Amino acid sequence: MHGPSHLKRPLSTVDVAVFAVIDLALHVLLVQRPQTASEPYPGLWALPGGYVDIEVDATLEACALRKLREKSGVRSPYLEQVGSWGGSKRDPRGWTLTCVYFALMPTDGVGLVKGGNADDVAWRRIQGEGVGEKLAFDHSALLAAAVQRLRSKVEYTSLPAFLVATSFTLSELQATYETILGRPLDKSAFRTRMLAAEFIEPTGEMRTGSNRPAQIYRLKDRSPVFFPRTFSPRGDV
Amino acid sequence: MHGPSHLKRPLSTVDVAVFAVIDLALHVLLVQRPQTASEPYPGLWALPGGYVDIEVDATLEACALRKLREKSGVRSPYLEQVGSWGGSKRDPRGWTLTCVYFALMPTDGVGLVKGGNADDVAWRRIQGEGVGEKLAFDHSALLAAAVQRLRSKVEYTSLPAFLVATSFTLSELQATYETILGRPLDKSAFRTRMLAAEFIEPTGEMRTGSNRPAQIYRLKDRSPVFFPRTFSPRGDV
DNA sequence: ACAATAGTGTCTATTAGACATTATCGA
DNA sequence: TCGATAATGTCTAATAGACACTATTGT
Repeated sequence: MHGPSHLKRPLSTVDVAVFAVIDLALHVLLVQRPQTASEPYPGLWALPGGYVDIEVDATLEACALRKLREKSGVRSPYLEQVGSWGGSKRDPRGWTLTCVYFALMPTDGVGLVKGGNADDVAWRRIQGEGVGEKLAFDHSALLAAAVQRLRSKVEYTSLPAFLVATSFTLSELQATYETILGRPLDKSAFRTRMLAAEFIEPTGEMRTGSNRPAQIYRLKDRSPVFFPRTFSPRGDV
Repeated sequence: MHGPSHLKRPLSTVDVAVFAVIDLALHVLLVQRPQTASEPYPGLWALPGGYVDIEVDATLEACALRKLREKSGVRSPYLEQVGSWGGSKRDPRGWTLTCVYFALMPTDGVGLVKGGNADDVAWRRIQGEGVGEKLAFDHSALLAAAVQRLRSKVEYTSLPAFLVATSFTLSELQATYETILGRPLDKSAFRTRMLAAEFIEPTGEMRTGSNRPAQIYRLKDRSPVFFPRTFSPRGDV
């Protein structure tokens, strides 16, 4: 095999789908492409991301974290690689290779997003597997893949625990599951499963209101837990 | 954001972990690096792979299929992206970005591997998460990730159906599951689960021997099936 | 007292695993 | 008839879902 010197290298980028639950609905963070006509897809919305900078980024994940920091000022959310897409037709400027990550932001961190008021960064509500609007490049497909991955993992992992506030009640956690899955879950079975998985612990604090106070929980670990079964209504199996 | 013209592009490669079950043991296809001292890791074994050629490869997956074809002559096995690794420390020649795929070869296709007798291509038995030997670059880590992905998916998918021969009995399929999982499974529960998933169909042929003949099955689809639960001995849940 | 939500208990259909039993071939 | 493996049947423990019920707050 020859060395690579005679090969043209593809452009390498990293894109991140940042998810958050806002007003009981799943949202994704988008950025607007510059209106400059010389840039591809002027004015269209896209996933935040950009070129890998080999002088700056020690690893791919470090690059994803940098993109995330530059666009959202987020510290250390849950980050997971979704996959990579490469081809000649993805970008008018040539053959590109894109690594897609998704990130989960706790609800109480949404307000911290840098430029959240700027008109080129916005939270958009997820409808189906997209945002109901064509995105730049093939970002509609990338976003759909990220949404699919998230939805499917919510069936059998504790991922939604990274989308609620950093401390939360079981009812709030259940509402987050229901928001993403788009169907109601049985309270009793839900609580049994969550507590059996032992990934949360009571803080001792209670959430008060005009009803019985609820125990407030926090995450035990930074890594998600896998349940032995998926959620499923009785007739489904 | 500026254009990428001022950025040096990382080298982009694709590596493939080709798995096959040979003599009731999981094996992976490796290639030996040239002995040339000017090449990195001379003489060490590595996953088959190489640079993305943007003149030749329409997409990333097409590139993986090309690498597979060049090294093993395989037609259309099961192919799945494992993930991507990028960083400055992976290759002495600089910052590289590697997309890793794994492929599953049916047992009766193992003999078709090109250069299977050549001394620079070999099937190596998987021990633990590797081959019991240091590989070139960070390929030990990439292989470990591929093995982990395979093992974990075998718990709840029909992937082993792509590792048996293209037609097979339920006992042969069960033996393949047991080989990869490294533990015995109950015959009755296994058969119930396989038939309920409806991804195989009887050919009508029977496998004869000095015992009761066994129904021979074939795959219905090219895509794997997901089971609603993992295999688990009773006390595990 | 009442509304509202938190949290628990009970019942049952389903099912996976353990294991026994029957079936069908060659020798 | 026997050995070997295929294929199926039976029993049981575990559990998820459905749903009712109790608990505890504010108003």
